[in-house]
Amino acid sequence: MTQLTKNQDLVLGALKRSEAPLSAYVILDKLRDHGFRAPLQVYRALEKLIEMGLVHRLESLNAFVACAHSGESCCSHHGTVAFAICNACGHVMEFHDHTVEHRLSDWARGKGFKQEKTTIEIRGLCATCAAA
Amino acid sequence: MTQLTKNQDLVLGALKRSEAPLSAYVILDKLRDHGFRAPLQVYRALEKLIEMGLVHRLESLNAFVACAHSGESCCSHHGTVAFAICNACGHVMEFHDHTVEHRLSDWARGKGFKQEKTTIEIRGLCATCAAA
DNA sequence: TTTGTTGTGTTATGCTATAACGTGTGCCAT
DNA sequence: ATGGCACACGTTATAGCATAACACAACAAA
Ligand SMILES: [Zn+2]
Ligand SMILES: [Zn+2]
Ligand SMILES: [Zn+2]
Ligand SMILES: [Zn+2]
Repeated sequence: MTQLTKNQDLVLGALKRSEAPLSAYVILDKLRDHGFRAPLQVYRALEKLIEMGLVHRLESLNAFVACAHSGESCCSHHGTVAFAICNACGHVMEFHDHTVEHRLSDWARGKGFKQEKTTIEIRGLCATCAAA
Repeated sequence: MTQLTKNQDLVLGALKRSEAPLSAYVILDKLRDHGFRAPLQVYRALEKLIEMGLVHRLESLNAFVACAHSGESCCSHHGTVAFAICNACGHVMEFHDHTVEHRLSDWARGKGFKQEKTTIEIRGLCATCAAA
């Protein structure tokens, strides 16, 4: 794992401090005091952080979260990961399901489809918000 | 199934004629000759078509496809559906996997998460493009 | 020193989506 | 019939997300 640059560190910090996913523009606003002036500064940092697996992009939200892959997973590291996203409070749960992952890659293999990246996002209400 | 309005029919027609998913703005351009002038005309039609299950939104693409649910599915109609999207030619395969669907809803139930909509999208290369 | 790579900053632009307001039409209860 | 309502439609403006293009600085390898 290579060292983070200053901008990458700032962006990752902002995501880690947040309870909910952040859009690139929200990150930009949070970092204006640290010298950020343009969206590209954020997007460039995000691009690298995602490559490193430290951040995930939530496609259904156009937003980003710090990886919550607590290291206690069954597999050594990120294969396909899934997210449950609360529409009410914004809270995100990241999880891995071996069965789902294999089932999808079996389907792909069967079709000759060369899998590059898989998105799994469940939108709904978390237990807390569903109760309320 | 209620009758489609003129705009809904035009939008659905554009999607059906297309090999690849279309963004709302591409649809708009295709329909200018039919009197479309503003994005909202497209978005409003898409909203209804998606409600009716005739169109799907591809979250990782910010684009839309006509439903390819050929009626020959195991379940009577749409539960959770998955897509394989070719990054090279844009071709989309829509499919349903019972095991994946149940596995995810079991996870949700276990967490008390109330599932509303689930997105599953595999990006990669279709067999044709992978061979080339 | 030269060269290539990587991170950075800035400006401008393009793409995606919705807010707010107004119009017209069909339908139904009064 | 007439008022009221629901709904599709149309228009303008604006908000939100993402990248192109260019320039510069730091640093390491050749
Ligand atoms: Zn992760
Ligand atoms: Zn919640
Ligand atoms: Zn479908
Ligand atoms: Zn292809």
